Amino acid sequence: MTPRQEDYYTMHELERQKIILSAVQEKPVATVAELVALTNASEATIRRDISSLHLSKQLRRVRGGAEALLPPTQSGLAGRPFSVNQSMHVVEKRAIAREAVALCNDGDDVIINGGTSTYQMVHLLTNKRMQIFTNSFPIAEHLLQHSKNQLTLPGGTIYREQNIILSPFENDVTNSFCASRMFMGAHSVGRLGLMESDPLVIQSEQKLLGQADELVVLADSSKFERRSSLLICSLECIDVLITDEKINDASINMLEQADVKVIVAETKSVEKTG
Amino acid sequence: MTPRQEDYYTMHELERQKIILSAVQEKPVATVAELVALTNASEATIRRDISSLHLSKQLRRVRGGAEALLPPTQSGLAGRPFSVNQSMHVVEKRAIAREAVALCNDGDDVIINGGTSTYQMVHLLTNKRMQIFTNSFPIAEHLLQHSKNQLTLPGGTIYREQNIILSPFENDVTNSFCASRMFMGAHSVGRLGLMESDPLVIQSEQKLLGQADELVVLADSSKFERRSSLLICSLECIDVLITDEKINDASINMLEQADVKVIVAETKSVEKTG
DNA sequence: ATTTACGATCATTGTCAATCATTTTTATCT
DNA sequence: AGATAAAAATGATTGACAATGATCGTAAAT
Repeated sequence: MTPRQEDYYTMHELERQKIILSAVQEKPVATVAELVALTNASEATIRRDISSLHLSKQLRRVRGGAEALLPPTQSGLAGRPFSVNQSMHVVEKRAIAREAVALCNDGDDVIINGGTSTYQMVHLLTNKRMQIFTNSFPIAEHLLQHSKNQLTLPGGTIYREQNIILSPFENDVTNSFCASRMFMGAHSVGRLGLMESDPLVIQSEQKLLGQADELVVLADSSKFERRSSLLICSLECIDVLITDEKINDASINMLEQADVKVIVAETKSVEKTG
Repeated sequence: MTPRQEDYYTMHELERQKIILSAVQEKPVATVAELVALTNASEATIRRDISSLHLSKQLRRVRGGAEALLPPTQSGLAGRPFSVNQSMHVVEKRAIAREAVALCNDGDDVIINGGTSTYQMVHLLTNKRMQIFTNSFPIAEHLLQHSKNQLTLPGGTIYREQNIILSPFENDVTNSFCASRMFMGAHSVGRLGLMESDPLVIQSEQKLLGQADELVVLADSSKFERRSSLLICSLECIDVLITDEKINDASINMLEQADVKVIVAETKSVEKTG
């Protein structure tokens, strides 16, 4: 029983393990028999592969097969890719969301674009009574259950990765919803404007941009340190940008030169959650 | 350094327990018999599962079944108007839903119209991998979290009373989704055809009807005793109708004369593998 | 008292890990 | 280079064991 050398695998082994991993990603659980069918390998081999992948923490071995490491753990949103970003800069995002909600009044028609920043608004919107259009399934989910807001969704397919609804088609209700304000996050903010890293969501965001009178951007200070490849819109399109105290003066100047109203949310005073 | 114990579970065990947990979330209390029907496992196994989940503090074990730990306050669908109907004829609806899901295969494109009957299908769809179009927010919600099915929604506003998404506009993605099968419930079934009581939902249902090759109706026997005012479609439009044992012969004759294939779901027994 | 639910036991099924056989790959020698 | 040995990877078999299902006696609810 000499342990296998770490740096050298046969092609088939890697191939099988890739198959196994993707199978486990897609189906929460995969049986040995299924994997045998998928890979044309024997049970023994599959078991060895599962053992190996289990040891390298790439999946979890369970009796009868294997399952993904982060199974949808009970509580709605946890365990999704969503929750990875979720934890970053939460304090800042909360503070920013508070300022964003401060702009909202009962009866308003608003668009809330999906994202981790805008998601922080939901808890503060529970007592409002607005007409809300959102492409974010989690936001709709939460507000449906915990508020009396009227909710409208675009048609389309739910993309689990981004947790938003995207339509491959031109004809959806997006064009029929006109809002006074649109709230959105972004992957980064730079001289050129708002940037996004995911080409899929750009499409949805740009479609929404045209439907609101005013654009409010939620961007914590870390967004000014990054760069992304895809431009959503120029800085001039932004009416209001809400950020946190750690933003540097240069960024503020840049924004104000583009005639953007900048709101700096204080992170200190936001300990209590609505 | 060892947060996770090496005790590992059978996959079916995990799978069942997931089903049990989500069942308990929605119905504050679930009986052993219901869970047996849902999981196709034996009573003994269900009891063992409940014991196990009770020990791990994931639910509370009560005589006859199990109940959620934190009652109606937080948990998903409870407390909605939806849940009122929910309790009526559950056993029949479950059995009917089981037959409906038996018609589904991985890779199918199906439409699931919102309603309490079709909602019973969700638990049985968790292991499927289909393309599902639904106007039911709760169905989408559940399947998004508990399955790997691809989900597509129509655009529109969420009506809380009926728990479905309705579009006041003509242009939505509904027309772009073509399915091999459509599953729907109804308020009642009579000589004239499928009837509905709520004028709001008729519109949505009729729009969907044209998008599927085959129409499968889920109607427990009580649906044949009622009358409603609004006609959805004639009996001839129905390809398959699934009902329960309590249906009377007259109704069956009526259906078969309209060339409807009738499936009678058995409420009591658990089907044996033959 | 009757019905229903529960727990224990045992038989059956299915899964696992260890072992050996077979195939494929790699290294070594002439 | 070609042949051959060594090593590794894979496949198949088997005994041990865990999970499940069925039965039955007992306990609880009405």
